[in-house]
Amino acid sequence: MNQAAQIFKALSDETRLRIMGLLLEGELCVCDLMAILELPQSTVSRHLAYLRNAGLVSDRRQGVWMNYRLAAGGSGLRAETIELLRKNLAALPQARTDGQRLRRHLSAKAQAERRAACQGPGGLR
Amino acid sequence: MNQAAQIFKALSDETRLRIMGLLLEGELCVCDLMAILELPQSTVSRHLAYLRNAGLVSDRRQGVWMNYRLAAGGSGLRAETIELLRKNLAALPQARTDGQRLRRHLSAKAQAERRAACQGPGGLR
DNA sequence: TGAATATATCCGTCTATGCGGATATATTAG
DNA sequence: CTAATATATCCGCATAGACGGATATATTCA
Repeated sequence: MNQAAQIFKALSDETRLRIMGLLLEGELCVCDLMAILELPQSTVSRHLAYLRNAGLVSDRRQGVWMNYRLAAGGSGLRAETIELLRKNLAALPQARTDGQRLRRHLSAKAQAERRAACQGPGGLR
Repeated sequence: MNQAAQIFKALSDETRLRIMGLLLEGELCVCDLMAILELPQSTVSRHLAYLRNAGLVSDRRQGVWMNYRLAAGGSGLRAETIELLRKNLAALPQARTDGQRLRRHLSAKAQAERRAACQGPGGLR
């Protein structure tokens, strides 16, 4: 019961709900979330740690980046709660706005990477 | 999103989860919950008020008693969250124990009422 | 009206937690 | 090794909320 309370406590903060809403769309690193949510890095990291402790997200280091994603399936309250979010979160205005910002951010990022790739390592200059 | 956070915040406390678990089995008054949970009346009332503000329970006065029950169906996050609890709470040890205490309490109460009815108003003496 | 009962709210106290700047750590490139 | 970058954690401050005894309110009965 205590663990159940911990799961809900992790979801009882608007910022963490926004993060969950974004992670529903896929894996993201801390700096993506900072950019989309326009929040300081310490705030984003702290909320992610909270979600990780509750078992709702898992992290995966990839070089300098730390990628976060929703905790994998399984069963029980935790998994069903994530499904609940998947069904219900997208309808909320805040989640829609965040989703738009997410897509804009990701495409800008992809374009920047493409530019960098064209110039190549060392670059044209 | 804020409202969603409020729903989860209401469920983020172990005592309130225990109350929700008991109300899943039916309507109860404050004094029933006090007896089953062995908590002071002010604590029980406070938690019930919190759940009511989150829209998770509704109250209904019946004479001196205030009966609480789970908020009626409807749709959306709130209703689906209650369904989530219905599916997952009963499996938890604490909820089982509380359920046993609930049944014991209700049958003792029914028996006391029967006794009172036999003696009738005014009583045998 | 007055007593009894059930409930709601008030109060002071204590802990949990949100915030964001500052600092520490980890990884990569040179 | 050093610099740069991304992230985690620390810190002090402020607020939310849990607790339970005390008090206020509402209802019923005589």
